[in-house]
Amino acid sequence: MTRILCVAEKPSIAKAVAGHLSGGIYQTNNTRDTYVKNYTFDYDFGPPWGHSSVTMTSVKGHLTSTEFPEDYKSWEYPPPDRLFDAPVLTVVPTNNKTIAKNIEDQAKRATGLVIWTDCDREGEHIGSEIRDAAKKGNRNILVKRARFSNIERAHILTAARQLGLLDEKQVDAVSARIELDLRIGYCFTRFLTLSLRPLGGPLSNLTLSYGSCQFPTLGFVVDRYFRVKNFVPEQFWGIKVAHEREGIKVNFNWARHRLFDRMAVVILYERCLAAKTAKVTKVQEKPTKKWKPLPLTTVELQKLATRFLRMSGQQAMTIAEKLYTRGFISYPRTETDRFDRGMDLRALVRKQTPDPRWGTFAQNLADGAFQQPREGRHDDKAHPPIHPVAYVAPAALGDDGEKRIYELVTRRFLACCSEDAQGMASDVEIVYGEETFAAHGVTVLARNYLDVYPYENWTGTAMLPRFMVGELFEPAEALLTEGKTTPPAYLTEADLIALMDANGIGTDATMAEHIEKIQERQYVRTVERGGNNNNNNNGDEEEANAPAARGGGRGRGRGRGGRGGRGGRNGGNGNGNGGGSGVREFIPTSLGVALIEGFDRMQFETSLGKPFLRKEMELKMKAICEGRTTKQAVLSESIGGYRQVYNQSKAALSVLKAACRQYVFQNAG
DNA sequence: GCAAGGTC
Repeated sequence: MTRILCVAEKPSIAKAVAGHLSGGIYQTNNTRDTYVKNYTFDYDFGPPWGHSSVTMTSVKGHLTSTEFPEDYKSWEYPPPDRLFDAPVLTVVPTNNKTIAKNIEDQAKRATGLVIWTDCDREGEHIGSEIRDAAKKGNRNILVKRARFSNIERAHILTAARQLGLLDEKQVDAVSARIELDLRIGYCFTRFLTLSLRPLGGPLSNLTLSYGSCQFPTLGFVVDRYFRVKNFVPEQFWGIKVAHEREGIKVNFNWARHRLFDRMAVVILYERCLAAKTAKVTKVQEKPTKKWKPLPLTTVELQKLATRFLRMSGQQAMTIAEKLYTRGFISYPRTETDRFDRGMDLRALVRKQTPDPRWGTFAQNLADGAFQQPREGRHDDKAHPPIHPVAYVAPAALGDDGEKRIYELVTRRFLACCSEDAQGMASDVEIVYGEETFAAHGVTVLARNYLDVYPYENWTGTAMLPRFMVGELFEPAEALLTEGKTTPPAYLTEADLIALMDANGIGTDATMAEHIEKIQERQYVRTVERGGNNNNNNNGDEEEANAPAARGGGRGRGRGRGGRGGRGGRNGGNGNGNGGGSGVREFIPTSLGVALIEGFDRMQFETSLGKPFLRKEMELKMKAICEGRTTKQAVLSESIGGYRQVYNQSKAALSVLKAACRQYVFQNAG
């Protein structure tokens, strides 16, 4: 019988695929690695291999790592920029040796190798690492690639019958990224550390690292810091009209919102008063709804956890991974916000019926209220949205964090399978003088998903009393108001994650690590929001303070409906985080400011603190994948560019040093 | 002592 070796990206996938291909009948053998197992069974791949004896095993992510040779290990010599053209070695690190050996040994007895890594670029590269390990054992092994985007049985069986080849272009794109990150990261880290250490003080024993993700992340924090610091409040004026009827006080909002010219507002206001009566021009009542949330991605999980559960993104991920390995929730690293049509979501809902907190809600869904979740536009083709896969009673979960993450995942899932909240909106528009004003009210008719999802609410609204089109009335109150714009708030972790996401900095699996890294490097620190009264902006929003952000950021007053991504502090009632905000905000240290400012002042057309370099790398990888350029071209072009930046930095080092003196040693004269 | 990306 033909022998075939199958290798997946992680142990859980090997087990799942073995289960499907074998129909559940396989042998399990331990390897010398604690987590990696070999599963053996028979399977008919169809021609050319036909009925085969299969061994299914896995790696644990990347099998190899890239490093510089021994004679480049010293920081003293050769100088950092030699790392731009030093050789790089691809080696199997010690902890992966037994895994590589397992593949090599298994390959010796096999005719074919089938690679079952995730269907993304990194997965393709991991596939190439597996291939190389297998070829070490058997030069002639035939290499095939299975492409699958979820681990549903039918989908896996189809994939096994439609084997393709590794996409060498994707492999090249990733190896270009690996090499560039290594060269540039090591080179600039040594350069920064060695050149700023002589300034002494706190710099004499810190590691000043540069990385293509950590620096842009720091850049976001510094950017917001300066927006707050340099904020100049502006006075504005407005007109507020209110009227009472049927015992309800109705506030009419000025269509112009506000103006920054006092005289203009005074004139318009006086025309209102001169008119005496206001005329109702529009009355509308129509059904409205608040949409249920999208299926849960990693980025959203982290944003929610940092907002409502008082934990960092990193903590949330560690806990989610634990819940995943214990079999309670699905794979927690996913960009996908749509469920595959084939998934039996009702069955997953039914598993939640025993719970005292949301069991009744789940039962109601199971009894017929179930609705197919909304479908977002993201699909990483590797993993479904995060969802509970088994029911766990709270007592079976270890610490408080595990309980709350499991609860979050489950409530979100049930909310997705529920119905949008329904309400009735009423709108009344009046003309007063020559100005238009509008009142808006909503009555919530059916809370639906909100009953199981305390992280969102639909409040602050009420039904309006009856008005008739054409009727005239004298407003009970007409005031000229004044106020001033308030500075933006410092970034929360949720804001930072949203910015990284929008700018392509890091991946779902690594964003939280980069945020940790810039704290560990003492580039930024966090403080509890509300520590001082500075940023207490009640009501008055300022314009344009959310660079490239989407969804997150601070609430813009009137935003209703739409996505469930309300802003920071005032969205969090009704769940465990009690009274105090508990939300931490990110503030750069003087060192962090000095580094970003220093690079900006050295005036490169390509400042290392800006996010577009990472974006550029992303575009180049895409170009390699699409055959518009090659790995070699990208490498030489990028290395050339960074070499220039290096030379400029070296020439303008005094500018960077001056920034450090200014910020880090500001008190030392 | 240095990166970012996988995964446990």
